[in-house]
Amino acid sequence: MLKLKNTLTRAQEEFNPLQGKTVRMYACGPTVYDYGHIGNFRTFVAVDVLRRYLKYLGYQVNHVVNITDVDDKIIRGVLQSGKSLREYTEFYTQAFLEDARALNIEQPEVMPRATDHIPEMIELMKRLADAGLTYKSDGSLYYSIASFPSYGRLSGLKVEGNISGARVDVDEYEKADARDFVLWKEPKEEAEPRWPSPFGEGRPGWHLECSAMSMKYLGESFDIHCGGVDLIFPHHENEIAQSEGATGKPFVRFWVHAEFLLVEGEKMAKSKGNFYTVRDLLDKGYSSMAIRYLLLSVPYRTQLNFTLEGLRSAESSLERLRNFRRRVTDIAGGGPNRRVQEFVSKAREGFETGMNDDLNTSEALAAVFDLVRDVNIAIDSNEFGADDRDAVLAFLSRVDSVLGVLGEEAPDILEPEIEAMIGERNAARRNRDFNRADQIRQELTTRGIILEDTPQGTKWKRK
RNA sequence: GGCGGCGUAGCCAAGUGGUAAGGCAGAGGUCUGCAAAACCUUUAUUCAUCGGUUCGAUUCCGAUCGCCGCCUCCA
Repeated sequence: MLKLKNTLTRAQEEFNPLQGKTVRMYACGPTVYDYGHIGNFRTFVAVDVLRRYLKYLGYQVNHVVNITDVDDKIIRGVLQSGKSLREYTEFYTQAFLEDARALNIEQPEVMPRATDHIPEMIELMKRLADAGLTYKSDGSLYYSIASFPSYGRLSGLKVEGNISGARVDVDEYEKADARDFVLWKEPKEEAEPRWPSPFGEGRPGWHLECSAMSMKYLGESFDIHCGGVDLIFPHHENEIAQSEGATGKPFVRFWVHAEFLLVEGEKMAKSKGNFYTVRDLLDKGYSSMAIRYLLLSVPYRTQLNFTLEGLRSAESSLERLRNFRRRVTDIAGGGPNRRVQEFVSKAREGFETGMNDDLNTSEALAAVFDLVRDVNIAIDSNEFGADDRDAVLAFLSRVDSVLGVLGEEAPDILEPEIEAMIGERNAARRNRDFNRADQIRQELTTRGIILEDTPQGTKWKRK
């Protein structure tokens, strides 16, 4: 039984969808003004693991991730670049999708763009205005928090006492209450993008987008809303105020927030030189699967310390798992071994116990590595047959449907020339001409082919 | 100033009121012509520090130190 920690209640609760076997989940997506960094993708990978594990458990998932394609940073970029809004945001949207694909993040069912949903946002504002929750000031439309008593429940923040010492913009004179936030912004400059509305020409506030789009695709109440911890306040707090203010219904059952990622123990910052995008790391030669592995190897509610050393160690861990899968795949004959079947059951249980505990991926991975050790021992002592192989491979494949780090074992055909070299080397070895054999092996290594001599013959893999 | 989280071996980290998972790296060994892969053994009498509660605390409570986040846009 899956339990998830719920930010709203601060407790770990049993998860059940509101309706049948379909989970309706929403995750705040990227604001497409720049390339995403690994901190962003820590959250997206965490959400992806949640999504995949829900499917593993047999749920259908209806998962919505928005693309925020209008906001202050985007407008600045648009004005500077001279491109159209769509042209500018499309570039970074595609970059985001490429990075997500590289990290083996599954495509959500719906990826709505904010600017394609202006009518829904206007509709939502009308409902809020009709309910008396809004006011106009300075040409913009604001939400009046004083009319929404439960404001602050998600974040636990109160207005009193938290102003002094905090970096709060004291110049926001146009707001009636410091907590009020803008729903619809009046353009400041001629060139700014704008849409007509009953509240004047303008553009939507960030919070409004997520309320409008999530409810459009998932209904007025749905199961899970995800995001990074930094979105708890004010973004998610404001979403609740908007949605519940308009519908009078509970907005979201489970609020799931991924913790921050640190780099070398510090906050990631361009000035510190520890700022990484996914493509930075790929350019440095790290593998995308190792990045994913590292990001998901720590439970999502724990701060993750990202280091290049950690990334290399993730590569090694993954290599171990891949070597293991290859070794098991190559097992040809032999009868089943009851003990191996028990190992698999134990591993499945451990994996699921970990995952059910608020997606404790560390614990889940430990169960997988225990299996690796147990099975290796069984193979070493010749107590492993074809049936065991199938059971282990089926388990690995099921685990990887959630983790998504092993990838497919694609059938790989060796070039005839290389095959000939391996043959020549084996002949040399038979003749105990080890100099020649080592020379060939070295040559193949240079070409990215790694050889391993085993009792079953010489095996090869690509580097 | 208000609110919250964290501090476990060289590194990444799980975890529990009853005596420390897993991964990486290191050391020794087995296997191998040598490697590789794999396996075995080994690496925290100790879980930031100091007190308290308890038969017993890393786990609960308090204090101290350090780090991080939110209170403004932010994954």
